[in-house]
Formats: sequence, structure tokens, C-alpha cells
Amino acid sequence: MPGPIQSLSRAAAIMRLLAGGERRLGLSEVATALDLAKGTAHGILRTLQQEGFVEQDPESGKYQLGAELLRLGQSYLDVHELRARALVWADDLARASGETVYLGVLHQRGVLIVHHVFRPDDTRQVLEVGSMQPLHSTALGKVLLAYDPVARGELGEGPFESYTPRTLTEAADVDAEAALTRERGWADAVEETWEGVASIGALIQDRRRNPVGAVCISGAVERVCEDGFVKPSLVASVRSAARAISRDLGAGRF
Amino acid sequence: MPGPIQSLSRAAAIMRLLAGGERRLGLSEVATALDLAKGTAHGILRTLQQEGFVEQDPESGKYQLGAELLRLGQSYLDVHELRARALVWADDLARASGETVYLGVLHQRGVLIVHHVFRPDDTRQVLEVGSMQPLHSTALGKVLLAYDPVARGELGEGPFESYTPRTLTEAADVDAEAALTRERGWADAVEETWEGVASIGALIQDRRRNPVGAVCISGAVERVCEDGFVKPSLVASVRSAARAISRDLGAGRF
DNA sequence: CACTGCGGTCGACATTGTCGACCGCCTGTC
DNA sequence: GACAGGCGGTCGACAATGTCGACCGCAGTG
Repeated sequence: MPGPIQSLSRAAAIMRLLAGGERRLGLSEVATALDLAKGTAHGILRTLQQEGFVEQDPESGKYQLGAELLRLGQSYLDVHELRARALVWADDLARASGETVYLGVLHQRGVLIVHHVFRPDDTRQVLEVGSMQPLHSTALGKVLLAYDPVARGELGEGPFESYTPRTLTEAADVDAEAALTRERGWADAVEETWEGVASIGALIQDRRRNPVGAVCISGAVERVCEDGFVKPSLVASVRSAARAISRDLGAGRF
Repeated sequence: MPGPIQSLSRAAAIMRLLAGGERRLGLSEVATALDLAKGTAHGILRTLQQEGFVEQDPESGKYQLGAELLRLGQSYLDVHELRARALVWADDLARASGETVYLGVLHQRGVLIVHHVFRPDDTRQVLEVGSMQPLHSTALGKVLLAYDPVARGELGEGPFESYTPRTLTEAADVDAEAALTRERGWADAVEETWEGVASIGALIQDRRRNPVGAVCISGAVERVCEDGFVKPSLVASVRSAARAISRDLGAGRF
């Protein structure tokens, strides 16, 4: 198997670097961070700029991600079959549960949100499509870990990052949680990534029964939980939506 | 000035091809469409796949855009200064006008929507962030054409595409409309791109008075227009929002 | 069974991408 | 004001790579 094309891999690394914390970087910073010669980094940045994937601030000379990524990202969503088939079911789930609904797929070492239905109320909400969630501490992530061996491989060994006092950080605990998820067919995450937030997620499969994603509801602990546990009626709603989406993707009757 | 890096330009062309009409293409289709050798196309696709920019359906062998584009597209939005500063003003404009609000920037030969506030009602709406609008027939596009010479250059010579009977298709008419926009400081588009839809847009400038984008409201003709013209109160609201956003970007008092 | 076209691999080699050396400009320091 | 340092950027030699024609196995069709 031949290796990757070096300049493409380097370009991808530059774009990922620009997507990271600092977000605007100079030529020399990019070259140093990726251990490239300045002429090399410049050649790649110049071409990425010509193609719209990178922009350069004319005043500071700093580089940042470009608009073509947004456009192609939207095109990715347009053609995403799972998302297309889930749209209506996700709306229904938001209405039935009164909570925010997320649709996520495994991407690199986390869960990529590909669809987001706002909670049907008047509160201000921020669209999460395109953002990543951790695998070990979210309902979506736990579902993918339970059913997708690739996800488990991506997670690696612990200890994992602790976001709240309730986050599971040991691999053994995360694996036990995955076994529980498989046993009962759904996952929950109560204040494990964000304080005050609880979620319930379930698996989506394609017509070959391969895991292709997960759907979840997410909301305030006070609404999602009762007597210390997530509400069974919400669990039922999430699982029902997951089954409906799976059927639309061609998975047979369960 | 040296040319672009060939393999990067080719990779960009492949991704744009996959973003086009058909959206899922086989190796040979990609090679033929871009006049590349199959080995060349395969090498590029293999690397794009490894980096997450392209995915291959294991059953059909077809290639499509990958999830990393969505993630980087979202990162582009996160760092987009114009959008960050416009968020609150856009929300205010949606509330004040009762209509959908779009924020757009010039990108290649059109307007890229970088922010979208839903009309504050219960109707089902589709998020347009990441989509492109034409330059010659939308309020956002007309504003950019009026103030941004780069936009005018990207538009080229007519005749332009006619979307409705009211679309301006001759370059002279579009230029006259741009002059009118400069004269009165705002643009409108009444059923020029979509039947039954009217929009009002105004320019956003940065601290050096460079045009950096435009904001508009968009809604049903029956609500946006009165006696055959767009409502003056809505024009005032859009212009006010545009000035506020420009000030936040450092443009001085007008 | 033969044919066609698919995705994919391989290796020779021509072309390109790489990178060290150098440039002008800007900023900070003395 | 002079100087040093570091910036973005260019240039051209050349080593390394990306290109592509030839070929492969497989699946679908007649």
C-alpha cells in the first residue's frame, strides 16, 4: 500500500493547526509548529489561499481558515444520507421530548455533530453542527463506543480527561459502561461532560446493521432525570427515534 | 510569482467536483471529469480519505465529501470576526423586523452565508449557513457589487442567469442597480431570486472602511413590501444593524 | 464464455515540491 | 538615528516525489 501524498498531508496538517486553539498564525509559526521549511509552508499556504481554504489578513499577515471550508462542509451535510433520513425523526423527537436533539457520527477521536434540533422553546441556543464531543463522557460517545469497535480503538487507553467530578476516566469503567449500554440498548450521561446537563442516546444502524451514528436528547438534569435516574419515557422516545431512523436507512425490523 | 502546488489544486478540484450536483462519484468518473490519470486521481483520493476530507462507500466504491470538512468549516465560523461581532446585532434585527436575517461575505463568484437567524416564529426553516447566493439577484449580492470592486470583477459580463421574470440579467442594469444602491445606502431584491420573497440589505465595513460583508432581512413579499415598495421601517432597521456591526468592527462614526 | 469497465496497484521517470540562502520591511531596543 | 532581530516572501538547484501507462482481479452484461 503506497503512502499518502506528502503535500496533501502537509496541507491537511496546516488546516488542522489553523483550526486549533490560536486560529490565526503567521507563516513562521506554521512552519515551526509543523517542522517545515518556511518556503515549503509558504508554497502550501499560497495554494490553499488561491483555492479559498485559507485566508490571509492583509494587515497582520496572519493566516486563518478560509470560506471554502464552510461551503464544502455544508455540501458534506447536504449529501449525508444518515442526516437526510434523520431530519424528520429528529424534529419529532425534539417535540415529543421537549429537549435538544443531536445526531452524531464517529470522526477521528470524537463524535462529530451532524444535526442539531433546538429545544422547542424561546431560550437562546447555539448551533452545534460541526462541533466535536468526547467519546467517553457523552451519551452519543458512549453509544458509539458500545457498538463500534473503531470508536473503541480511537479512544485508546485511559486515563481520559475529567470534565466534571462524575466523568469516568478509567478505561475499565468506560468499558463496563459500554457493556451496560449494549445490555440495555441505550446510554446516558448525567453531568459527565457539562455540569447540570443530562443526555440519553441510542444507536443508529444501516441496512447491514453496521453502526453509523447515534441520536440523543440533551437537557437540564432537573428535566431529564427523576429520582436520580433518567426518565424512562425519554429513554423510550430516544430509542424509538433511533429505530425509526435505522429503518429508514434500511435496517430490518428489530 | 510562482504557480500553485499542482497536487493541492487538483485535490481542491476533486472536492469541488464532489460538492457539485452528483455528490457521489466513482474513481473513473472523477478522473474523467478532471482529465486526470486514474492512478493520479486515486492517489489524491486515497490521501484525502486518510485525512478525512473524503469518504468512500464500501459497497458501491463511490467517493463523497468527508466529515473533516464540516469540522473545519465550523472552525472557520468560530474564528470569523465579522460573524462573531454580528451575532447579537443579527438577533436584534430578527426580533425587531420579525424576519429572517442573513449575514454574507463575498466568496468566489457569489455570496457565502456565514450567519443565519431564523425568523422568530414557529415555521419550519432550513439553516442556510454555508450556502451560496447569487451576486446579481439578491440584496446581499447587490450590496457587495455596489461597494466591492472585487465582487464586480467576479461577476463578469452578462447576461446573467434569470431566476424569475424580475431578475436583472444585463450587466448595464446590474451596474445601474449598484449605482442606486450606493446612492441610497441599501439594496433590495423583490422576487428576483425566489418568487414571493423580498429582501433588504446593507453594507458592513471594517475599521479601514473596507467592505467586508453585508447583512439583510428576507421574508414574504406581503410582509416586507407595502404599496409596491419595501417598507421604510425595515430599511431603517437593516441600515441601523449594518452600522452597529461596522462600528463593532472598528469603523468610525458615519 | 467473452467482453467491458470498474477500482486499484506498480514502477519508471519526468516533473515538481522542497528547502537553504537571501531579500526588503517593520518593530523594538539602545 | 542606528542597529539587530524576526517577519513574510522569493529564488533556483536538485533530490524526492507525484504522475501516469500498463496491467491486475472482479463484477456485471449479453
